[in-house]
Order: sequence, then structure tokens, then C-alpha cells
Amino acid sequence: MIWRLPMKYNPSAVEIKWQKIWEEKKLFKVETETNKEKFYCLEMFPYPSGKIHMGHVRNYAIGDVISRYKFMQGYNVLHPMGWDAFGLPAENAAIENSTHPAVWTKSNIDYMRAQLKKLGLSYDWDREIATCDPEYYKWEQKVFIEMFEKGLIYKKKSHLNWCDDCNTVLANEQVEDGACWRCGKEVRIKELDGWYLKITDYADELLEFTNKLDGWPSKVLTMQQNWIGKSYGAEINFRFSHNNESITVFTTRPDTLYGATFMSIAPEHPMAKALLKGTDNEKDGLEFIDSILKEDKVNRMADDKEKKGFNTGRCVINPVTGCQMPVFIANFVLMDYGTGAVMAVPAHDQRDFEFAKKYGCELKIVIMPKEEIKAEDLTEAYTGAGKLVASDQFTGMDNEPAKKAIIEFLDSNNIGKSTVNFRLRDWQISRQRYWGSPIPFIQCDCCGSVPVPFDQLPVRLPDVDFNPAMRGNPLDKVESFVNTTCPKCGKPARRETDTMDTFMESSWYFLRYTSPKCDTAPFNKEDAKYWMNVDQYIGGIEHAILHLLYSRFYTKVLRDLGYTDIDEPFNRLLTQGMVCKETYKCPEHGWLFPEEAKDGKCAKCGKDVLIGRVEKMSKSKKNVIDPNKLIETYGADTARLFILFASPPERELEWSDSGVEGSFRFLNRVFRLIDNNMELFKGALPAKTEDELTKELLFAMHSTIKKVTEDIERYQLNTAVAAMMEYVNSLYAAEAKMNDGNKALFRECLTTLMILIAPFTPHIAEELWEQTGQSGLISRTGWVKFDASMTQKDEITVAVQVNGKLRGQIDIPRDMSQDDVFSLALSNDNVSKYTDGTQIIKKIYVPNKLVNFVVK
RNA sequence: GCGAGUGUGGCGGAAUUGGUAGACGCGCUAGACUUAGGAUCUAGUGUCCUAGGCGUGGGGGUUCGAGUCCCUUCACUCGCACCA
Repeated sequence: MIWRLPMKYNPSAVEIKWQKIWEEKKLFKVETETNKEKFYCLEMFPYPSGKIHMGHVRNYAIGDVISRYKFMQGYNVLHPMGWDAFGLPAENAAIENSTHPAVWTKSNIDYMRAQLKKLGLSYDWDREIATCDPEYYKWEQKVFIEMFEKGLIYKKKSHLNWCDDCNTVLANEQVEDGACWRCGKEVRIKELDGWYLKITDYADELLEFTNKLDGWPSKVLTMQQNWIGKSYGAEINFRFSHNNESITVFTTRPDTLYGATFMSIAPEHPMAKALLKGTDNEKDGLEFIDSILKEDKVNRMADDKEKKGFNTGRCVINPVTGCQMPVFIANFVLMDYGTGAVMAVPAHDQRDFEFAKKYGCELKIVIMPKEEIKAEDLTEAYTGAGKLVASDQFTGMDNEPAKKAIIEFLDSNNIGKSTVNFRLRDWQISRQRYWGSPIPFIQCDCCGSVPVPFDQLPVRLPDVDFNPAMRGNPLDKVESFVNTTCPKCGKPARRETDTMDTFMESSWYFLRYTSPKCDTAPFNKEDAKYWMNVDQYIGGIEHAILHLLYSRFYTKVLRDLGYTDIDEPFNRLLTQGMVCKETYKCPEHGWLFPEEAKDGKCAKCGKDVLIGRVEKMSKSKKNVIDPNKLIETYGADTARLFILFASPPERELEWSDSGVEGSFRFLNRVFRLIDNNMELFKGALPAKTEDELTKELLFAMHSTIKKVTEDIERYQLNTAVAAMMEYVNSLYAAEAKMNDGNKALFRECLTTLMILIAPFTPHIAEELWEQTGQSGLISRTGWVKFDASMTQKDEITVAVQVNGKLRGQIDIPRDMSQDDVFSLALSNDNVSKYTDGTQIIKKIYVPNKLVNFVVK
């Protein structure tokens, strides 16, 4: 802790002063009429949870450097901020505190906006949006109806987690040990209606474009590719032996069809109960289905879950072998992948193998590897490549070409066909919750689901009194909201009370920013055309799948509805790493806040504190640093600088209090350096003369500009900061040697320093700019350019190696001829020690860098 | 299990194209200034038996030359996970 603040640099006064000036001058308000090239820099907007945390600070500090840098480079920069304002926490807080979610949300937004302003971020606050604003969700509702009309939305029943007491659907993560997280009631699976968006219609395009998003981290693209999960295979029909019906399976291994000895279907499969009808075991079978469906989804999908099945007593006929295959209902078969039924090939699929061992099913080898295997010797399924055996006319074929051949055979006999399957499922957007955008539909007994006419949008959330006794969806109980008339037939009808998943709002907010006040459409087409795409998007890796995939999908939908021409919203994506910190634990009091663990003793009991692992900052582990306190102590500039310097943006950042102090020290050094030389900025300076120092200063200045510029371009902000620190060190060294002839140059070096630090620590830069009497604001000053010729030294030190080992260094004039370099190198005392009496068989010269003699 | 990533001093991290490993910062050591120093400044700081050797998780390879490329192995992190 600093126990005496340095004399002149007073961050809190400086920061408040400049934040006020920027705001008054509307410095970052977007220009509308301009010839400048545009740059759209966007950070993921926050959920207004109450206050900003360090993850936000890191996200926005990175975005701010990029925006301010682009701004100084002369781009017309769009750098907006807003609020992902719908969602569960607001509603839970409302119920708990008997306040309306809108009130809670608004006060959080006001508080967090003030916090962001304290960080000195260059947002155009005139474009601020909050997604709970009816002027925002109105357009979402309109687009929703248009999607419906285009066949991209449907309603379907499916099996979901349900709590009887709360009367609502629960997400998987809201089920704890099979019970409701809020009331503790046992959760059951219920078949329920929900609204779905047909994201699967876009699966192929979403997948294909992952190959074109070269500004995205490959990690995110790989995750999305896996999520979409395209696989090629076949659909094959199997006839039942007891009636004329058939059942279809999906398989990626049609080459193993001759080895299929039984079949497994999902408990939810529509045929499951029908199959049991009339069998001896009907009652047991139905009980088995119920017992599986009763389990919550998390449990059922658990890692080490034992495979369980029930033999229905029915059989299908293998279409190529004619064999009878018993049909099992099995707990591990998923209804929402493929067809919900699989042909089981126990010799060549590990799951089927385990299942067959347990229930005594036949194993039949049809793929033979080079080293022969026998069914009775198998301890696990053989899933590798090989030649087909016991497969009629396909016997002897390699299994890969056999896949195609068997599909062709099935196709020509109307038994099956080649098909593509996706892991991606349609997007279920129904939430039985209040605090979300109402789904603009009316349920009519005669007409079904009828969209609300456009002129009646938005469907606003009705006013509700919240209190702790509330259960279920508040909307269901608002008669005036629910009871309406059918827009089609005029008869009494019920309004839809499901609201939309909040990922809907975040799927298009970046488009709304381009014309946030547009009242005739979701956004103005021309404005979107000018601003899109987002040139740089920055956010957490946790959104790699959901938000980023939904946004890509929604953008394509808007394109197909005629709203835009763009295929993809985000050109470049930067996923910043987590902010982590050491954890502290007291043997008696558990997790401790950093301030409770000072000097290694628990503040409550004095016991020794256990220092735990470095983990992501979280309230539960108490390893958090409050941005407010940080800014109070050191100022926003120090907070920003430390965060940018400590780690490259994509990687984890480990919090370090002494690192923060180091950054604070650096800003003091900058302030003092310029303050010490204030007289250089007052009046005329002597004419320039050239000496050694001139060369050094020119080199330092131009190479630092080059390094900082190039590092910002490639988003290596930590090394950009390091370069500025190095520059300041060299300026201090030069200051001691300064004479009249290079005062003017030194002044130029200082001016350059202010400009270079401006995107990183804008307040101190602005203050020094003013104190040194420069005109205008530094935030509006052009970025500095470097002269490449100045970044090269005339005298260069070249490393001399003998057999790859460093033996000496020589100073040469730049671009000396190769032969001269060799002879100079050989004349070096230490080098000649290793070359004398040997035969030089090879000489290597990397110009201006390195010499290597290979000797024998 | 599948996929991706990471591994460099006491610590956070540099090394952009295969070319002097350890920039910059933290910490530490010594000194200066000082009533004092947790401020500031100066010098030093990978390691060892200090000629020189050894050093980027381990082993092997390619190369005049490898933190960087290839093979192999270990450890950790993240994502997905009965996806047929």
C-alpha cells in the first residue's frame, strides 16, 4: 500500500476532470456525415447484475484501447454500450424484495453506467440500449412473427424438467440432486409445449462459414463445429416381425449392418409403448419406461451411468440377413439425436458390446482387422478398419468403400438411404417466466396459434405486484393480459404467456446499435450497411457456443427476411481470458476475502491462512478485487494499465497487488518525467545539433512507435505496454545526458510518449497534454507515425557462433559485405580461439544478425 | 473416451519468419539520498564445480543452428461427452 502519495500525480482529480470534459464535448459521439473509413468495435454487453466485476473491466479496457487507437488513427469509430437487461436474476430479486424487476434492473443499470464512466471508456452513450425497453423488444416480436410466417418457428411438445410447486419448467442447471433449486420439490419430466426456432435449417451454412471466419480463434470455431456435429451415414428401415410396420434407425456404420443382432430404442420413442401392448411383460415394460423418464436429465446422462434395457419381446428383421433382432428399450438411447432408435452391432460398437454382454445378445463379427479376431475372445468392441466378412456380396471389401456400396444396395431396394445428421438441435426459446419479451401469439380454440397483428406490437409486459409468495409464471395470473380475442375470428382467446429466451435479445443488439433510435424497423438498413460488420468483437470464451452461434444464426435469418445483406456479423473475434486470483482459506472460517487474510492470518480468529490455488475470481471463493476500491486507491488509468500489461488478452490474467503498484509506479514515472521537463514546452528551443544522443533518441522514439503500433494491430497489448516502459527508461537515461542541441528532439520524444500511452491510460495522457500546453485534446490528436529508416541502427552488433555456440560479438556498419563480416568475425580474439587449427567447412551469415562457422 | 490448448528464472510473462533465450514488470540483493523508508535513484539478479559447462516438462529426430519444425512421452487446463 502506498503510504504517501507522490506530489504531483493525483489520479482521482485528473480522472474526474477529464471524464467530465469528454462527456460535455460528446467526444465519442459517432459522426454521421463523414468520408472517414468506419471501424465498429464492440464488447459483449453486460447483464445488469448490480455492479461491474474485474472480468468486465478487462473486457472493456481491451476494447477501449482498440477503439481509442482507431479513433486517433482517423477512423470513424462506433463504440457502443448497452444492457442485456432481461433475465432470471431480476425476477428472483423482484420476488424476494417485492420490487418490480424493471425497478431493480434500472437502478443496477444506473449504478453500473456510473462505474463504466469512472473507467474512462470511450463509448457513444447516446446509443445506449437496454433490451427490456419495449422499443427494443417490439422489433424482436415483429421479426419473430415474420420468422413464423417463413416457417422458421414451430411449437412442439417435448420432455422437460418440471417443478409442480413452482409450476414452471426448469433448466438442467436449475435442478439440484433431482430437486427444484428454489423450493426443494422433486423434479419430474413432463411433456410440455414449447416454441422452437429452426436453427437446424441453417446447420449446413453455419458449419460452412466456420471455414471462412478467419478472424476468429480456431478454438471457438472448432467448438462450434463440434456442436453442430455433422455426420454422414444412412437411415435404414427395419420391418417388425409381428406386424407390417417398420422402424427407422440412423447409423454412421452401414458397413456393419450384417453384424446388427438387436435393436435399442429410446424410452421416449413414440413406438415404445405401442410395442409393449399385448406382450406378456407389458406392465413391467411401462414401469421401466416410467422409471427412466422420472430421472432428471442430468442424472440420466451421467458419466458412469450403467446401461439398462428392457426386452420388449418384439423383433425386427435384419433386412440383409433376415435374422430376427430383439427390440430393447434402452436408457442410453437419445430421442433427440437421429431417429431415437439404433441398430445394435455389439461386435463393433462399444456401447452395444456392453449392452449385449449384460443381456446375452449375440455377437457377430463382420469387420475383420489384419490380425484375426474371434467373437468369443472379444473383451471390447472392435471399432477400427478392416475387411468385411460374413456379408454376402460385400464380403472382402474394405469397410470404408463398403459403407457406400451397402447404402447404394439399400437405396435400390427401398430399405434405406444415404443421409446426413446433425447434433445441433432446434432452439427452444420458451420460458415460463415474466421478465422477458412476450411471445407475440394468441391461442385460439378455432384458429390455433395466431400471431398478434403488427399494429398491435409491442405486446408489453403487464404490471404485476411481486412478492415472496409467488409461484410459477406471473403472466398466467394476469387476466387482463391473458384474456383477449382472436385476431382472426374474433372469438375469445388466450394470449401466449411464455416469454422468450434472453439469448434472443443478444442475437441482434449489434445491429440495433447502428441506428438505436430507429422507430420504423429493427434498424435502419442503410446505417447497418455502413457500419456492419462488427470489425472487432470482444468477449468471454464462455459464449463460444450459445451467444455466438445464435447471433450468427439470427443474422442469417435477418438476411433472408430482407433486413440486411450480411452473412456473418463479426469479422474478428477476441476471446479474453479469465481474471484469476489466489484463494485464501481459514481452517475455521472457510474462504476469506483478500483483506481478511492479511499477513497470512485470519482476521476473524488469527489462525494461519491456507493459500489455495489461483482460480477464476468468484464471489463464492471470495478471491475478488472490487473495481471501485481499486479505482479509489490507484485510479482507472492504473487499473487499466495493469490489466493490459499483466497478460496477453486471450490468456488468463493472474491478479497481483504488487503488479498493480508497479503499474502505478510507471504512471508516476511518466508524470514526473514530463513534469521535470516542463520548461521545454515553454517558448523557443535552441537549434538542433547532431550527436550520439540524437541518434539514440531518434532510434528509441521511432522503434517504440513501430513496436507499439504493430503490437496494438496484433492485439499484443502487454508487449505494447512493455515497449512504452522501455521507452520511458531510455528517456530517463537520456535526460541525464541532454544538452541544448537535442532539447527540441527530447521534447518531441515526450510528446510522442503522451500520444502512445493515450489509448491505454487516457486520463493522465490528456492531463499531461494540457499541462504541456498542447492544443486540443489528445484523444482527438492523430496517431504518431514512424520512419522505418530510423528504426535501424547504423552500427549493428552481430553474434558470432562457432558450431552453433555463441563465441563472440562484433560491431559492424549496417549492410557490410558478407566477406568483410566473415573476416572481421574471424579476427575476434575469442572466436579465433575456436577456429584456429581447424578447418572451416561452412560459413553462414544471416545479414545484420548472426555469423556461424562450422568447423572440423 | 473425443477435441483443443498450455508447459520458458523465485513469480507474471517476452522472443512476430528456425538465427545472441529470459524483453518488460514483480520480487530479491547491495549501495546512494534520508530523522526514517514500504518514496526515489544507481548497480546486480537463469543455473553450476564460474576456464567454461548446463539450461525453454522428459526422451528422440531434422538442421550449420530448435523455445519455435517432426516423432514420442508426461503433467495440467478448457470444451464436448452413451451423438449410434
